[in-house]
Order: sequence, then structure tokens, then C-alpha cells
Amino acid sequence: MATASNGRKIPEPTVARLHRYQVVLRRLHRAHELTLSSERLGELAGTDAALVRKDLSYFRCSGQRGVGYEVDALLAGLREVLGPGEARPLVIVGAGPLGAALAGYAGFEMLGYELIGIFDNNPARVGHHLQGLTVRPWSELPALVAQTGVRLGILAVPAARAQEAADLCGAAGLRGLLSFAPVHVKAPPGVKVRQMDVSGELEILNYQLQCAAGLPARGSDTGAA
Amino acid sequence: MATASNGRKIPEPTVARLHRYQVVLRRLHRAHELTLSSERLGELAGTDAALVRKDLSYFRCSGQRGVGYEVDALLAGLREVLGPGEARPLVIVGAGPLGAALAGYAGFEMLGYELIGIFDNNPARVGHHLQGLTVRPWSELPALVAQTGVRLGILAVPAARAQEAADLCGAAGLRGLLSFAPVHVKAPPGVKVRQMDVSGELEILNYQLQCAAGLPARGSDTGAA
DNA sequence: CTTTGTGAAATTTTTCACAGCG
DNA sequence: CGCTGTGAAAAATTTCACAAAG
Repeated sequence: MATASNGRKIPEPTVARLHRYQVVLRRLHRAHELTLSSERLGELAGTDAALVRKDLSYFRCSGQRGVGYEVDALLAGLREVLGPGEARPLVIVGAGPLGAALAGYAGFEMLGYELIGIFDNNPARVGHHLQGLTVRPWSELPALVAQTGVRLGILAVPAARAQEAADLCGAAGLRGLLSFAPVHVKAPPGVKVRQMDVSGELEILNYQLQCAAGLPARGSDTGAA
Repeated sequence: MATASNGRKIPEPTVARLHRYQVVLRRLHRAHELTLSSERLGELAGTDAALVRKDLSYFRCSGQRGVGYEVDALLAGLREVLGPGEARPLVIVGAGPLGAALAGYAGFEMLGYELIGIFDNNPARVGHHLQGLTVRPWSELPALVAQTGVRLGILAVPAARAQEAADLCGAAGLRGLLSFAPVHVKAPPGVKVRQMDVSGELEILNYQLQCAAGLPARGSDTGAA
């Protein structure tokens, strides 16, 4: 802790926020804004000034007291921590509705990722075109990994296929997986898996509403009208 | 804290895990399993025994020492905390590729949510059919909320429309929003917003891989194989 | 006078350890 | 014995508060 300027020990939630700061700052950069305060950055990114400064303190920081941060300098600093933010390769495994939607998700390219392959083991889907890419069979994933060095994959397959697909990704050489499958996936050796828990998040919202309403943990409805 | 049996003060991460336990237990129930230990439940749900027991301790718990938990009794207990787990109404705002994919996401019905409406303000999409529902214009959302009492919504609109759509949902009477928009959305008054941060999660994975590889925070590529 | 950078306090969440019951 | 239930320790994050710098 407190290993400011150079230690590679940034907490996970901080990394996610740093990314959000980067997005905000890129917008400001395009709008030719030159500087901003931690308070303003916090407001735009959905946190508060104190946390912004704490987050920024994990790497060498370039704010000027009394003035704020230079947009460009901050972006440069973030780039050093988060990586170049351009064309990090990425594959999607699963070309069903969700996979297809994610493939078209306006954001990956904008956010520094380049979708370079879509894979599905359903022969009915192989050969289809999505976002300018041809859906390929699972068997071709290892070759693409070997060829391009891609390390990240998004898992968008049904629950029943999730573990199988994850193991395949691991065997193929992917190192990080973001899983949208609605079941827990055991991480293959050497692979980091993160779960996008849609229904879990809904459950949290639902629970919070119950609590806010002071209901006795039933919460079905408040009556018609 | 330590308000076991009845206090409505369950930590957020615990709620998300309780939901996962529920999913696992339902599968076991269908498979006619009668009991299981905290260790096994942890394994199936992706945590460890100690955390399972701690999570379960937030409400009245029915494990038998030396034996484990009765699947059915645990499910009953979870139902009391998380709600009936059946037909909680839900709407999706945004019928673009992502909204459409989420609408078809095999899981909502299975997980206790009932999708009752899909809204989009793009006239070209209004009238289309998705999952047996007709896409309706935003203007009709308030009426549906008033009619059904639906409180949860999923936001699947482009970044540029996110805030506008969120405000609309708040004005219409929704109380909880799960946003997939790649920008921070300010919560309208009285509304709880949770962000599904796809690219942030990718960023965390990416950062973890950089660290695991011991790279000096650059991590662009390892050379074209 | 404004805004950063940062230790220290507060809070939240997880892990440990073990007493106690079947 | 095996496994639960739980208080206490540990770890991780956020919030606070303020000195220092422009």
C-alpha cells in the first residue's frame, strides 16, 4: 500500500475506475479541454473527488495544486498503466444472439479493443458474417491464438456449454476470459476468469428495492395502479 | 452487523452469491439431491465453504451439523430473503442488437424474471417482435409501469442516449436500472442504478495479465509469432 | 484561495479458528 | 468424528482531514 509512483499493485476496483477516467478524458481531449479538477473528473465518471485523487495516486501523477490535471498528461499516465489502449486483440466465443450482440457492441473498437475472431461450434452458425468477421469453428481458435497472440476472450455460450468452452479457450492459449454464462465457470489452469453476473446484479437491485421499501422480504407487488 | 436471523442488512456481494447458491440448489433439487455440505455448495458456486456458511448465516439457517443442508429447506430460506423467484416483472429499454440479445437471453425466465416489455424510441424498431413481445415507443413506458407495477429495467441503449433513457425510466416510475451503456449514468431521483461495465472488466483482466506476466506496464504484444 | 497528494480512520468484506451439536 | 454457526482477526476499500504547493 501507498506504493505510489511505480509499484504494480493497483487494487481491482481502482483499475476499473481508471479505465472510466480514461474514457471521460478522451472525450474531453476531443473537446479540446485542457485541464480539469479531481472534483469534475469524479462527477463525470460517477465517483467523488477524494476517490479520484486516491486512484490517481497509485501511479505517478501530474496534477498541479490549485489548478488541477492536464488532460493530456493524465491520459499519458493512464496509458502507461492500462496499456496503449489501442487494438488489443479480442475474440468472442459463441455466436448466438448474445455473442452477436456483443460483437456489434459499439464500444470495443472505441475502447481500445479489436475484435479479431468469432467462434462457434454450431455448424449452422459457422460461416456467417458478423461485423465483417466470419464465424469460425472452435477448432480454429488455437491457430488464431498462436498466430496473433490474442489473450482475451469473451464467453457468450449457453450455460450447458460454458465449462466446455472455457476449457477449450484455456487449451487454445487464451489467458483471460470474461464470461456471460449464467453459471459459475471453473477457471482452466493459467486462465483468469471474470463473471458478468447479469442476474446477480438484478438480484441486488431487487433486494435493495425491497429494503428501501421496508417490505418484509416478500416484495411481489404494490397492487395494481 | 452480525444481525443473523432477521435483520435486513445483508451485504451486497452476499446477495449476489445467495442468488448463485439458489441457481445451484435448483439444479440439485431437480436432480433429486437431498442434502449437501457447505464445501460442496461452495465448489459448485465458485466460492469456499467458510464464505458459504457466513453468507447463509445472514438469515435463519437450517443446516444440520455433521450432515449439511437440506436442499429444499435452503431453497425455502433463500426464497424468503431474495423474494419468490418467480415472475418478477422486468422491462428492457433499447431494442438494438444488445437489447434484442438480452431479450432472448436464456435465463431471465429461468431465473425468476418475466420480461414484460421492450421499448425503443427509434420508429424503425417500434412494432418489431422480440421474444413474443412487440417493441413499443418510449412514450408507452409510464403506462406499463402504472399498470403492472414493474420496478426493474435493463438499459441497453447507445452511450449518447443513456442519460436520456435513464431519466425517462425514472420519470416513468422504474426504481432500479441495470445499465449496459458504456458511460456513467447519473441516477435519477429515487432510482438505483447499477452499471454492467463490460470494458472495465476487460480492463481488469488485461491488467491482471500484465501483472502476472511481470511486464513493465506496457503489455502491447509479445511479437507476431 | 484553490486543489492536489496522502497518511490515518472508518467501513466493508473475507478468512480463520474453534466451540458445539448430531 | 464431520460439519455447522459464529465471534474475532485480517485484508481490502473508501472516506476523511489536512498539510503543502502553486
